[in-house]
Formats: sequence, C-alpha cells, structure tokens
Amino acid sequence: MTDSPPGGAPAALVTGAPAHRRRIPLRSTCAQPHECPRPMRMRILAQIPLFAGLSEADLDGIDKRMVSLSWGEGDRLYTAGEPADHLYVLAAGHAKAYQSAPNGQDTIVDILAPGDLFGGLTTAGRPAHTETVEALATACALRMDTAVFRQVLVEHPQVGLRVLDEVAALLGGSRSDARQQTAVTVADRVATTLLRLADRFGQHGVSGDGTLIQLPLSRADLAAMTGSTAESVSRVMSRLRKDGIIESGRRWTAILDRDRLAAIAADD
Amino acid sequence: MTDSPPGGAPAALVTGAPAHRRRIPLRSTCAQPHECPRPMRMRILAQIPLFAGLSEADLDGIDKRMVSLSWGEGDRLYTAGEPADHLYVLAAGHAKAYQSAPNGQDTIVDILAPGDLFGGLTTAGRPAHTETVEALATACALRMDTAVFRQVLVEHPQVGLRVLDEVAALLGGSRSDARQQTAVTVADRVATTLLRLADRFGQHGVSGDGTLIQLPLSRADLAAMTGSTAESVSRVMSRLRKDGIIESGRRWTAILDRDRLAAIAADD
DNA sequence: GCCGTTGATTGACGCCCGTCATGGTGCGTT
DNA sequence: AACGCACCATGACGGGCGTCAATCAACGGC
Repeated sequence: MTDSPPGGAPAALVTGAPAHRRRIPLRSTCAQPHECPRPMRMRILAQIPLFAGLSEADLDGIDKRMVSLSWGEGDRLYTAGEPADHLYVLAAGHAKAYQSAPNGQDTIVDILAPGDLFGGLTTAGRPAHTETVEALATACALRMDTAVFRQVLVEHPQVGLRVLDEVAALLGGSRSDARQQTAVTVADRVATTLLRLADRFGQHGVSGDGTLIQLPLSRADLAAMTGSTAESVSRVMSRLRKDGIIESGRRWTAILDRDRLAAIAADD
Repeated sequence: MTDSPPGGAPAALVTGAPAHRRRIPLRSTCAQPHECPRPMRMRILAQIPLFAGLSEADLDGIDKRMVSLSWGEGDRLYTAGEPADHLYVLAAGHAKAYQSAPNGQDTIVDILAPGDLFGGLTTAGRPAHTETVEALATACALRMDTAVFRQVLVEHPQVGLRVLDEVAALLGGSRSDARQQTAVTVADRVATTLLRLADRFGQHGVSGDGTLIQLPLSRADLAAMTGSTAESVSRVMSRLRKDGIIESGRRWTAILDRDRLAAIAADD
C-alpha cells in the first residue's frame, strides 16, 4: 500500500504536488517497546537462517535459554566498554552499531536488521564491547549468554559453520567499507553508501518514485557512515536532488535514478 | 646508546656515525622458496594455537590433507577474483592482503604473520577471493581444501570455536581500522599505524636504537594502510624523523620515542 | 668499486572539504 | 492551530593533502 489513500498517513502529503514533497514517507512501526509473546519468539527463531535445520525440540531448548528485550528509538542496547557476555539476535526494528573516537567523531560500522547476530560473538581476548548499539526505531531482540551460545555451537557444529560464514561475511563487508573510505571524494562515498543501503533496505515504488530507504537516517548518520561531516553530506545530497538522482528529506532518502548514482559511485 | 658499537650487526652499520645511517637493518630470511620438510610441517601445525589440544593422530590426519607451498618476495599467493576454494595457514614469512580500487588505489586490509589463517574461510555466498595476498618476503604456507576444512570443523567443534574467535578478532580489527581511517590528519593515521605495527612486529634493541619493525614496508605500503599517498606519508615520516621520534629508511622503520608517537596518535 | 634501478624526499600549486555561522523547514507537542 | 525543537541547507573561509614533477639516496648486480 502507498501513502496516497485518505486518512492513512499524513494527509498533508498531497499538498506540495509539483515542486517536491519533503514529508516523511517512512512507515512507522509500533511506537512502544513491548514484550515478544512466546509464539512469536518461536516463529522468529525458526525463521533465522542460522538455526535452520534444527529440530522443534532443539529450538525449544534454545528459546528457553534466551530472554526477550525491547527498546525505544534512540535507546542503547549496550555501550562500548561494557562487558560483552551476551549474544543478541535482532527480532524487530533496526539499530546502528558505531564506535566513537576521542575526537567526538562517530563511525557507524554496521546497520542491524531483523535476524542479525551481534554482541559478544567472542569472549576470548575481547571481553568488552568495542561498539555501541543504538535503536534506530523501536526494536526487539533475543539475548543469550555467550557461554551458553558456545555450548550450543559445540552441540550443533553445523550451526557453528553458519555462524562462521556470517561473521566472515561481516569481515568482508567491513574490509570493503575500509577500502571505500579511501575513495577520493565525499560524493563517491555517499553514492556507494546510498546504493548499499538501497540494496539492503530499499523498498520499491512506495509512491511511484524510486526506491525508498526504510531507515530514519539523519545527515549526521550518513556522515558517520562515510567518514565525513553532516554539512558535506548535506551539500552532496542537495546536488543529487537537484540533478534528479535522489529525493530526500528529514531522516529519509529515496533513490530515483540508480544508474546515475552507480556511475558516480563507480570511481570508488 | 646509538649505533656505535663495533662488530655486532651488519658491519656497514658503523659508517655513517653522526648524521643518520639509512642502511637497511632488517634481517633477511632465506632468499629462495623451498619445500617444507614433513617434520617441520608437523611442528608448525602443533604450534598453531588453532589446533592446540588435538591429538597426534588428529594432527597427522590434518597434515596429510594439507599441501605445502612457497613463494618469493612480491609473488602473489592468490589474486582477487579467483575462486576461493582453499584455506591457507602461513608457516613462514610475511604477506600483505590488499584490495584494489578501480582507481588504482590499493588498500591493505591485513598483514599476515606465521600462524595466521586466511583465504577461503567461507564458501557460502562469497565464492571468490575479495583480496589479493602478496608475499612481503619469502613465504611458506600450508593449504587445505575449504570443504575438507569444514569437515574438520564439524569433527572438532572446539577448533571451530577457536576459528570463530580468530575471525571475530579480525572483524574487530577491521572495524577499528575503518574508524581510524576517519582520523583527521594523515599524521594521526600514520602514528597509530606505526604503533600497531611496532606492537605486532616490533623487535627491541637490535642495534640499541628503539623498536625496529621487522617488515619491508615501503612508503606506498604505509600509504595503502593509512588511506593516503606515498608522498604524504613521506612528509609525515620526515617530520617524525627530524623530531627524533622515529628512524627510517628504504622499506624499514624503527620507533625511537614511543610515548611521543602515542601522543600524536591519541587524537585518533 | 661503479652503475642502473627503485624507492624516498622535497617543492609548488590548487582544490576539496572541514569548520563556523546563519537562516530555513518539517515534525511532535500542547 | 501555533509553538519550539531538531534537523537540514547554504555561504564564506582557510588549511590539509592529493597531484605533478624533479632530485636524491640506497641497494643489488656486475
């Protein structure tokens, strides 16, 4: 469904017809933290690729050893420096994982979506969280002790392989990030970042105009992902908007012309 | 004390007494690729923390499924884009893993030392190498099929956990790299990079003057690690040398005053 | 011991982008 | 409906650093 019907989303949306509407088109999730009921938790666990192939009984055993938690927008799931003795699986919502420099400058190292594994993946040698995780929207996650998790891995080596693959994929992504940070111009970095976000969180044809990135990301957030500043990102995006490549507003972005954006990003 | 003592290391070392000697103080390893004899391979396998706790028979079984290979300086162990169906364990020498941008700009994502695991850690979803690995000096590595490796992990879940920890550590390092790339000045990045290299590859008091980094890294290599250019790195290092913080020459670097270097890096 | 090659150094120039500052705009709140 | 708060946009300015280019020094080979 789109935001066109009467009632529904903000009616003010139909006002600025020709120029450009800057009303937020993001669908809002439930506004309040809640408790995941048990059936939903089981459904979530079963959907996680990680635990695919496990028997009902195994899943049940795992569920019994996990607790469900929830947070509101802007809340921190955990903070860098705290002891990392829990493993999390995001069940609903989105979150950003970032590191802060003494500088004050933050760097977003990952965006977490439902099904993603994070937190204390390892206890050996790295006893404290190295990053802070903060909810971008109301979020719900399941939590398990790392010791218990390691026990599960030993009991189910196949699951261990899948975890290894997942972490290896994260490593690949992170190295790719590190490389793209060295891209010459800020425009390049913003372009590739937007493309990746669109591929991962894009939603097509909400109101007929391109791909909407379903995340409430501010200019400052994008700056933290591109190693730049909010002002520079704003400038780049203004230009992209003038050229008809993207559309954006307060904490939302849509991609109108993927090809031209890719052309800009190509210089990497 | 300085480079005064007679005899000792390379005799040529005593020549440039007052100004600064720029002779390469790196110890050279064997110059030619060679075949690892079987006893040495077993010793290497046994030393790898990864396989600690495995029985002699298990190690023997693993050794039988690995082949030993070697390369000269500058040779490529593998190249980005090639199918990644082997897993490597470095036995001797050092290597750099880097990604190349369409730009031509390279980014070093890891320096590999004996005992390090690399190559096709995962087959799922990432069938091709994403980086190129090149020997910095004569290197020897053991190689195993990824399918066989996964079989080993299933048979020895404890080893699987250790692999997971190792990859998680790599992930942490990579994210830390990504953050430090955003440090304000090139001087900051060079300083932190040198510190990390010294901590990992440093060798104290070879000729009495600080910590020597036992790696043949060129300015271009350091530039690829700091997201900069060889010229900028050269300028920064000239300044550091003038200030008596480091000593360096053609493809070698030594740290004289760790504290002041750390002070520069502190701005991160 | 001499020479060619490769890597390091240094200078000059210009532009990108980080910084500071100001005004504008959407959105939640009452 | 109106207020106030973040967030966004845009201008001006200056310095850091990427680029091009020329020179120098060190290492390996003969």
